Formats: sequence, C-alpha cells, structure tokens
Amino acid sequence: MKEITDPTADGKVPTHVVTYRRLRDMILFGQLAPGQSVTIQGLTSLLNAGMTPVREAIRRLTAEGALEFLGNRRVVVPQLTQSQLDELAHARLSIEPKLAKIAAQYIDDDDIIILKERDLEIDQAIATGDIHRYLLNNYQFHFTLYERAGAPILLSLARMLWLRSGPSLRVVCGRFGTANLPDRHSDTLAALRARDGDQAAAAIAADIEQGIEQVRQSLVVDSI
Amino acid sequence: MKEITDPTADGKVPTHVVTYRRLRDMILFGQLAPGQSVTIQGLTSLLNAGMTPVREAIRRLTAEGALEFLGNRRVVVPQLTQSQLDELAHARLSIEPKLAKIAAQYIDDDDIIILKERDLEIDQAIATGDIHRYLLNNYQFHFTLYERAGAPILLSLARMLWLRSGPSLRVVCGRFGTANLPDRHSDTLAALRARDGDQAAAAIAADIEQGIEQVRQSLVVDSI
DNA sequence: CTTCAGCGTCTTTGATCATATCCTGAGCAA
DNA sequence: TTGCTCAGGATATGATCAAAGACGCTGAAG
Repeated sequence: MKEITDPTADGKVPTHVVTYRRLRDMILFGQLAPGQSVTIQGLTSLLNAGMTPVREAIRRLTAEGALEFLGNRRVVVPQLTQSQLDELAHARLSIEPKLAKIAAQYIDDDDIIILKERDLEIDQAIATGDIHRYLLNNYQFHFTLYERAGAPILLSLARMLWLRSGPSLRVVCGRFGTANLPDRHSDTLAALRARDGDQAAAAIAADIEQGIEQVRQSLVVDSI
Repeated sequence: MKEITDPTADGKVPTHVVTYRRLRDMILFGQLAPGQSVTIQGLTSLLNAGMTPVREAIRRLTAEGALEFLGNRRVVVPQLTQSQLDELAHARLSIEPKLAKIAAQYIDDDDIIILKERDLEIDQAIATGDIHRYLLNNYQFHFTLYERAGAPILLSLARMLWLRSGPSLRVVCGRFGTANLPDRHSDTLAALRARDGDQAAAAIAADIEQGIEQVRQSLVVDSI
C-alpha cells in the first residue's frame, strides 16, 4: 500500500532531481535575474532541501551553463555579452531548426493539436501580459516539438541553450512587456500540418532570430 | 611563503574540481569503455576522494552527457547508437568549424608553433601505436585552437560533444589500431598560417567527418 | 535423486544529513 | 594604507538510512 496522504512525498523521484528541476525552472522562467548571486544555504531554506541535493543541482546547472562559477566560491546567474549572444544565435540556429525538421517527419495529428493548444495559451498570455505563462508555454511549444524528433543529444543541447538564454529573455519581457512579442508559431504549425520539414525548420529559425534580436536590442540599451 | 614540498597539495584547486578533471580525462582518453558501469564508492577508493566530490563530479559529467543515468541508480558510460552518431556529427560540424573560423582571426605565430608541436606528437603517437598519447594530443590540438576563438559558449559545447564521442573513439583505436588514422591537421595548419578562416573551417570539418566515419564503421561491425 | 522455479535474506551501493574545517571578504584599528 | 580579526558561507567527511541486485534456500516436479 502506497502512502498517498503526504503531498510532500517524493513518490519515486529523488530529492536532488526535484531540487534540480525547481532550480532549473526558476532560471528558465525568470525567477532569477542575470547577475543575481546564488548561495547554497539560501537555496536550502528556500527549497526545503538538504545541502547535498542543492550542491548537486548547482553543479549540474553550472555544467549546463545556466549558472556560473565565479572562481572564488561565488555562484551567479550569468549575464550575456553581445558576443556570447552571437554564439548562442549560431548554436541555436544550428540545432533547433534541425530538430524541427526531423520532428516534422514523425509528428502526428494529436501532437499538432497539443501544439495548437500551447499556441493559444501563448496568445492569451501575450494578450493579458502574463510573462511567466508566456515563457512557460513558449518553452513547452518548442520542446514538445523537439522531443518528437527522437534525437536525445540534439535535444539536450537545445535544453542547454535555452537555459543560457532564459534569464535574459525574462529581462527583455519585463522591460518591453509582452505586447511586441509577435507569434511566429502559426507558420510552424502550418508547416507541420503539411509535414514539410524544411519549412518547419525555416519557421523555427525565424522564431529564434527574432527572439535573439529582441535580446540584442535589450543589451544595446544596457550598454548605453 | 607557499608550501612547495608536498606534491599532493591542491594548491588552490578544490577537491571536487580535481576529481571532476580526473574522471573526465578517464572518459576522454579511454580508461573507461562504453557500457561500463561507474560506482560512487569505486571512485572514492580509486581517486582517494570523499563521497561528496565524487558525487558532484558524476553529476557534472552526466549533465555533460559523458555519463548516463540509468533510472535505477546506476551510472554507466553511454554507448552510441547509429542515430546518436548522426546527431553528434551534425552538432560537431555545426560548432567546431565555426570555432576554427573565428580562431583563425585571432591566432598568432606562437600559437601555430604550439599547434605544430602537437601535430608532431600526434604523428609520433601514430607511428608508435600509442593510443593514449594520440588521443591526448589530438584533443589538445583541437582545443588549443578552439580556445583562441574566445567563444566560451561554443567552446563548452565542443567540449561536451568530445566527451560524448571520447569512449567510442577509444574503442575504434583499440580495434583498428592507430595505423589508419590519417593526419588531416597539416591542412588545418596551412590554412591557419594563411589566416584563412574558411579554409581552416573546411579542414576541421573534414577531420571531423573522417573521425565520425571511423566510429560509424566500428558501430556497423558491432551490429553484425 | 536431480533440477529448477520461487522467494526471502543479505550485501552492496546510493541518498541524505549533520557537522567539522577552511576560505573569503569585509570591517576595524594602527 | 596596511595588517588583523571575525563572521558568513563553502567545502569535505563520515554516519545513517533506504533501495536494488545477488545469493542461497526450500520445495515441488520430473
């Protein structure tokens, strides 16, 4: 008989994995700002976890580039520079359109329905100015698509790249609002319905370029 | 006054970093075979480290794809499948030629001398059949070049991709020997001397394609 | 009598925590 | 300005708990 009365029960997921996911989501969906410092003991009390799981989560995120090790024993959320943004753009444009192209081969009608729902959520989030909801559904849109490609290595690379751009995206949205976040996903959906891999790749590439451009604008503003 | 009598002194490098590097090098240069399982307690006694540093090193390496988490709590060195090899090829061909191209802009004559020395080491290693020496110098050749690009994000991606292909490379060398490992680095060096980024990128791309092809052959043999 | 399947224990290993030690940087005084 | 001291936080260890695979035992069937 399984204990179901305790809602804090892990089920079967170990604490260090739960801790990793929560910290990752905090980075991905804008709880943590670029430049903000992260302390182990702060996380232990915030996430109600022991020291060891928090340490392991931080190590993992550091390896993925979502956090940065400051030589002395400080850990911060990294701030992107112009040139790093260029690197990100190149890497994302190399990986994600490829994933979209492969995924277009394997995707079925149910998947497209799910993606369509995500897209609607995104539209509503933009309309209501709900940044967190926008970021969450945008992430889900891209990665439910990418997961269909069945390409674990490229997928993990894409995840890493999103982790690096997450905090900056949040800053952009916070600064300019959700109003001028146009929705390039309808192109993607059209391509997927036609099972046109190349066109899906092109739509995703356009989406990425636009997102990067937004962040770039924001960086220019910062550097003044 | 610094203590220099004790060669085991960390200097300033913390244990978990030392442990990470040693484990990483074991994976990269063929101490660990694909499919081999890795235990925490085995590492603690092998590396004379405590539990926490070993755990953190393993977490980091799993995040980088160098180790794989087996659901139940086993950790193993991953075995590449055909399709994962295709993913690796795409990713490496997207990242590393770009790094070479950028690096060609910034490289100076001293760097080229260093690379030339690495190349000589590689030739000797091939001649004497010294697999470990070959792998080590081949890695150094590529990454002393890549480091010159000053592109930390692309560099870390390249490091990850090498970590994934390391164990398989070792198997290939162990099976076919070093004899038919041709040396494509002279093309690279020529391009660098001419400061020709595009040609350097092409040379690196050819090098990668050849390496991947070797592994692919090996996988075909395995699948029979 | 032998063999094999099922089952329970047992050892090995992983996960977590509490604690001790050490490092870093800031504040203070000379 | 320079050196010292101290507090806060990171690092590292070992103990403890839980789980998963390994091993051997029993019992029945051939």
